[in-house]
Amino acid sequence: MTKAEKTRNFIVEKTAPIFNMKGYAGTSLNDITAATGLTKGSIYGNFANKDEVALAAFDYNLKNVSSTIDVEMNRQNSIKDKLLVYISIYQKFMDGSLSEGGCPVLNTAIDADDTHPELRGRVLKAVLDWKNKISKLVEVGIARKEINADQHPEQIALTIIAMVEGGIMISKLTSKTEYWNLIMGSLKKYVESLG
Amino acid sequence: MTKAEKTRNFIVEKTAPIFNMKGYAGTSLNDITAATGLTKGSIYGNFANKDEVALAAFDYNLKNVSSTIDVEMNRQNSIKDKLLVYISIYQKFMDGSLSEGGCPVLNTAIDADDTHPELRGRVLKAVLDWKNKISKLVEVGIARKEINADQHPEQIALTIIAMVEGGIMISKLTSKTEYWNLIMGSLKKYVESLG
DNA sequence: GAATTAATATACCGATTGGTATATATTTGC
DNA sequence: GCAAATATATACCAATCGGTATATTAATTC
Repeated sequence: MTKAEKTRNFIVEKTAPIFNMKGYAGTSLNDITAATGLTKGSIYGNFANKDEVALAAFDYNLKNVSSTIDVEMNRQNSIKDKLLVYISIYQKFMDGSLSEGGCPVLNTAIDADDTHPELRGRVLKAVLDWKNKISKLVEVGIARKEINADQHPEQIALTIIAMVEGGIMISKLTSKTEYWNLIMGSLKKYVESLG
Repeated sequence: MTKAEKTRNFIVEKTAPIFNMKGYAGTSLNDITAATGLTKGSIYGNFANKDEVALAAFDYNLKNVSSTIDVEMNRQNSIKDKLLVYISIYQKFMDGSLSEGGCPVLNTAIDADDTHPELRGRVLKAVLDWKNKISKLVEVGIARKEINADQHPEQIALTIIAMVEGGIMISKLTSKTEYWNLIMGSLKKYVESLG
């Protein structure tokens, strides 16, 4: 890994939480230089513009979250348990093992939706990938007879994502872990009702 | 209504969709003057600063949505039907009868969460009010024996809000009405399972 | 309709925005 | 260890940011 690649990674690591918290418009180049200790010249030596930093920061935040989920999912055997790993992510958003500012998918979706087509494209792909991943998991569950055959995989996927993201919004805003637990209680019941 | 009050309302009406789409940091005073056709002097003659416009815009957007919901709820007789009126709001976000840019509660929660304490305070109150409203509705449902007595009103309220807001995020991002319908299908099943 | 008050426009402010050309360090390959 | 190439810092740019003092216009009140 060359020096520039290291610096590039360093910039992304340091700015990713800022973009996640403040959003694209809310994050200034001054924020970026302050967080990294580097100068503008150095930032623009490694990135063409602010957009490139924001896109790289989103990719970094997304990978962080999804790889954490993957690890947890691989620990589970039953499909239902795999579908319930999201319950444990809230704690990880709090203890700092995941990027500050909550779920980057939710944050970026709301932030870029009507303002930043390129960023919107990335988060759109992230949501569709997420949906497809859960759908296939459900299909495996049906094949294994863990889930009833009359269930609609895509519907289940979308419902889980909605509950998780909605739950993150509510519990982050209110700072109430209890609210997260209640919503995840409903999710658990829902998943258990699948077969 | 004095001239200034009219102008104030006019500014709020014209800027509310912009704040809802672009967020606080993403909306500039230039956006405000462009949308209203007024000058900076006129804006600042009616508002102390940008914050005041943003707060008034949120209040306006919130009232718009919640009064629309209220109207629809009053048309329903059973508690379960009242809990299901949210299903019809997506269409209203699309046809322009509600402020552009999606749900102001969700948008402002994500936008102001880590950046704007005052705005965050308003949307926090909005979510708690919403939760309490649904909770009380569920309590009435239990009293009327429309909903089972072993149900947890607060949990039901939070679950409904999470599904609605998560559903809005997904369907707005993907521009897929079908996704909304699938998620709301799950919500319907959930509400019907309550008793 | 004139005088007073209220509302809007003009012209400006310093600070900050994203971005760049160029100079200076620092790596890297030989 | 010396050159060439790469990477970072400095100093600057025009444009825009949120905000204000003052002038002008429009609405009230008598």
